Amino acid sequence: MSPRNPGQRAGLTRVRVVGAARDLLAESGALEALTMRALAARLEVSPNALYSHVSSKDGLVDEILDDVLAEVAAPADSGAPAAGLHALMVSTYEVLLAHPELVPLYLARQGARGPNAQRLGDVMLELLARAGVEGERAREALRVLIVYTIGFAAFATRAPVAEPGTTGTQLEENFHSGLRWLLMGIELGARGAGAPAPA
Amino acid sequence: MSPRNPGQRAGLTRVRVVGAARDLLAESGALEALTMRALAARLEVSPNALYSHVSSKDGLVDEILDDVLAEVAAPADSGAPAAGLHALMVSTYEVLLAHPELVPLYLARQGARGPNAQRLGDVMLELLARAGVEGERAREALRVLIVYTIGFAAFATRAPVAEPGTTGTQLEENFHSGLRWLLMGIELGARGAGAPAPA
DNA sequence: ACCTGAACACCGTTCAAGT
DNA sequence: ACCTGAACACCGTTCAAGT
Repeated sequence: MSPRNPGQRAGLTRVRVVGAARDLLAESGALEALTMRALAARLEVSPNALYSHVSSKDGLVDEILDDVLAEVAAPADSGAPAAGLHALMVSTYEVLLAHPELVPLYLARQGARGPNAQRLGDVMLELLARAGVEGERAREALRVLIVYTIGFAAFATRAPVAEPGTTGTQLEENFHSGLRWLLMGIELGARGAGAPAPA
Repeated sequence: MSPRNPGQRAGLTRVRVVGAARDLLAESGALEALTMRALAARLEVSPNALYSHVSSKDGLVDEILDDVLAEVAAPADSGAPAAGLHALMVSTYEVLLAHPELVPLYLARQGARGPNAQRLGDVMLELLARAGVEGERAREALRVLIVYTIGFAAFATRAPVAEPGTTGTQLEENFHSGLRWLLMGIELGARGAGAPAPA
């Protein structure tokens, strides 16, 4: 029945397990498809063998989510900070769109919290500081930009049948203009006295 | 063992089932707590009895999510449209915060799609039209505002231990200022020539 | 029409045992 | 240390049967 007897090894490693999990998600496109048992079947091991390399399913998913953020391109240090922030969020948005099957997981976990997520946050804070936004207002702007980007990626990766008139490029224009609106407001807030007046 | 024999009725109705499901979510605060079997136990029926009143678990959740949106207060027709939009999004935000256990479900399903959600969308489009934003740009603004509001509610309802320095009122200020930034950009875009220039 | 009993086809995870 | 076999404690849902 089984290709191995108890005691024989299957050559599993942590990276092989995580990689197979990513493949499983990418091929099926549905997060329900990522089950420990399906992952074990793909690797031709018994389900409990995975727990020798991964602490739990949640730990596995956390690692996948943070890994993907390594693909986000940090902007050059030279340009204008607002342009850098715009480029950074666009790159994040594009990375999320390139992994549409992961977006619901980012939503459910509300972002990643690993080393790559930390690094991106630091870059954003540097850019904000150069734009004159620091302290509490910088942390505000950081959250607003992250929430906006993940939220928009969620909309963009939703089954397009929901709103038939909306194409992908329209949504991308949409993302850009909303982002410009936000950055304009953030910069105006930095130049003026605190936040803009209520409407 | 069971309080009833086959053929005896338990007095279940659709509204009783949906109400018990909402209670279960509100009391536990965790979406994993909403299982058909736990719901059946709370109602003192066998799990499959629920399927006489509800098509599936997904259908049940959809109904809960749209029901909650009935609590959102539509602004008075008299005031300025930007103020009306601001008030409408704040009311939505507050309703979401009042039901923190539902926010992950709105995220997972990316909003509701029932009659109440439809009604709110129509109100927003009317306000945008009065602000001079129509057609494709109005649909853009609608999506941006919805995404921003649900996304922010997700951040606000996250376990506060994640960022220890952030209090609830700080986050609310945060939501307001980001919303002002957005509305300012939307209005400027309506007055000027299309979207603001890229950063 | 509304409910129960029993079952089907799944989950994540743990425990003991083998090398 | 790494794997299997077996099991535990769950899921959502369906099917047949009872009144």
